[in-house]
Amino acid sequence: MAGRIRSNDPEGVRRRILDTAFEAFQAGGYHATSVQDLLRLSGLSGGALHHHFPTKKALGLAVLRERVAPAVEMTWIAPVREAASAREGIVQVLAAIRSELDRRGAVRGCPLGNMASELALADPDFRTVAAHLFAAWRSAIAAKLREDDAPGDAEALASTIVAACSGAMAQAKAAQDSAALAACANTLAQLLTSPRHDSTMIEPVPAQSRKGRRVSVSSDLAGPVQTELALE
Amino acid sequence: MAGRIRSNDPEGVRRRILDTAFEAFQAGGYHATSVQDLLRLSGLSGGALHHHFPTKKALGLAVLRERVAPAVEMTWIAPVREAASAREGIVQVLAAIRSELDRRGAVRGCPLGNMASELALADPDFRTVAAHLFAAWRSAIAAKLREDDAPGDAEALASTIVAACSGAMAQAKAAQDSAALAACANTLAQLLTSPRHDSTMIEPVPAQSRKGRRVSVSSDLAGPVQTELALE
DNA sequence: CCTAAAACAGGATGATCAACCTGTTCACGA
DNA sequence: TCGTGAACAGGTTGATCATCCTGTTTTAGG
Repeated sequence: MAGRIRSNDPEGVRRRILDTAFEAFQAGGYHATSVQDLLRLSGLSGGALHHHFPTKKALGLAVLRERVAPAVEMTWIAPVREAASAREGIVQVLAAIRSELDRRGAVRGCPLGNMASELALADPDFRTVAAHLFAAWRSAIAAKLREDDAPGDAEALASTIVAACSGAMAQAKAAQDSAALAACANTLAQLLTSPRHDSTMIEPVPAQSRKGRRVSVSSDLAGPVQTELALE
Repeated sequence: MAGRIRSNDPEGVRRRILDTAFEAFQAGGYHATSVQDLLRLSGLSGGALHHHFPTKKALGLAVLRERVAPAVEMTWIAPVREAASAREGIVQVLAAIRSELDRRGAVRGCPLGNMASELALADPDFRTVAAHLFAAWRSAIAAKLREDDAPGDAEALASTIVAACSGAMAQAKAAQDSAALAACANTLAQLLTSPRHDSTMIEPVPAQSRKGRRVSVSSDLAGPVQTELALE
């Protein structure tokens, strides 16, 4: 009567669920993804999912805590902490994200921004976790700004930098074009160029021509926009 | 067998549907709001809704075009256009939004950002409309920046400003605190204070207290507002 | 006044949803 | 080796979903 091979690998199964859910939530959103979608995509059974995560909400919170949070840590916090300056770190991270997006061919937005936007008002638990993740992101940049002896309020500046980056990703997602990220990187680099410490002005835009300009992005809208996830 | 009073007011019914849907989509999101929720909230019948909007997607697109677009026009484009400068306009709009949020007691985020984030990847039609709305918002600020003879690339700067404002609203939504908006306003004001053209420094960090700045956006809202944006 | 079309009302429908439940298989300690 | 509980498999459940259908009222045109 054995219908399916049982690996009996709790950690592996749990990891597969979280990976599949993180991917699907980014691609189509939390509410647009059904648990049956996750079963289909992961190849697991309903019992397995229900064993590890009794409710969809528990799964969503786990995705936030165990996938989105590490993504923020790995993409933003660690690189900024280890960069020479806040300016350097931010520019490098944005460049990395941009190349990653161009390589992928589709822009899916900021993982934290996507889930926070959809779920913050829906449930206080989601909202609290999202608020903490935003705060951690902000704090990492603020700490680096203080380390740089940047003028002004580090917290307020960090808050605006986080806002600009997540907002740029939202714009890039809507336009399916990474130009907004390039603009954000250039503007922030200019903003963070302290005149008294560093006299090197960054160029406004690398390949600029006033009228009909187009930020140089290797692959524009040509690539396949849709992922393999069929979520109409 | 007349069960319900029929007003037979097509425009009014259509308006009520759109208003209810706009409100519900902001409060809970598109997918989290069922059509039965809308019927309950509006007090209308399923037949009425189906007559005006055959599908939920059609309703969602209409909300974007006929409610979100005018909101962007009224909240951002017109005030910025009529302000003394881009800097003045942006600071005033952010102050107006902040006082509106504080008065309301809850932060629901950027109407465009919310719907765009949830629906951009779900459907190309939604994505296209959202992209156009972002572009219109961006263009209005860029035009004002050029009018001010601001240094640098006006389009890139406008893109970052839009990103910062929508991102600040997303953060404020997650934190249920308008501090991110205040930080955004101060940082942008400083960014837009050109040292070579204008030596007035913005006050360092009055995050919660503001001086006697006018919040006269409401008078702008009352004026003649073009409700149709160029959509495709 | 008559007719046709628009503008609704009020369910009906099949699909899909999240949650759960019973049964089976495994790991592991005694 | 036996027992116990974790780790699944696979199907079921009642609710809810978006959509559509039939019937009735109203408006508009001739």
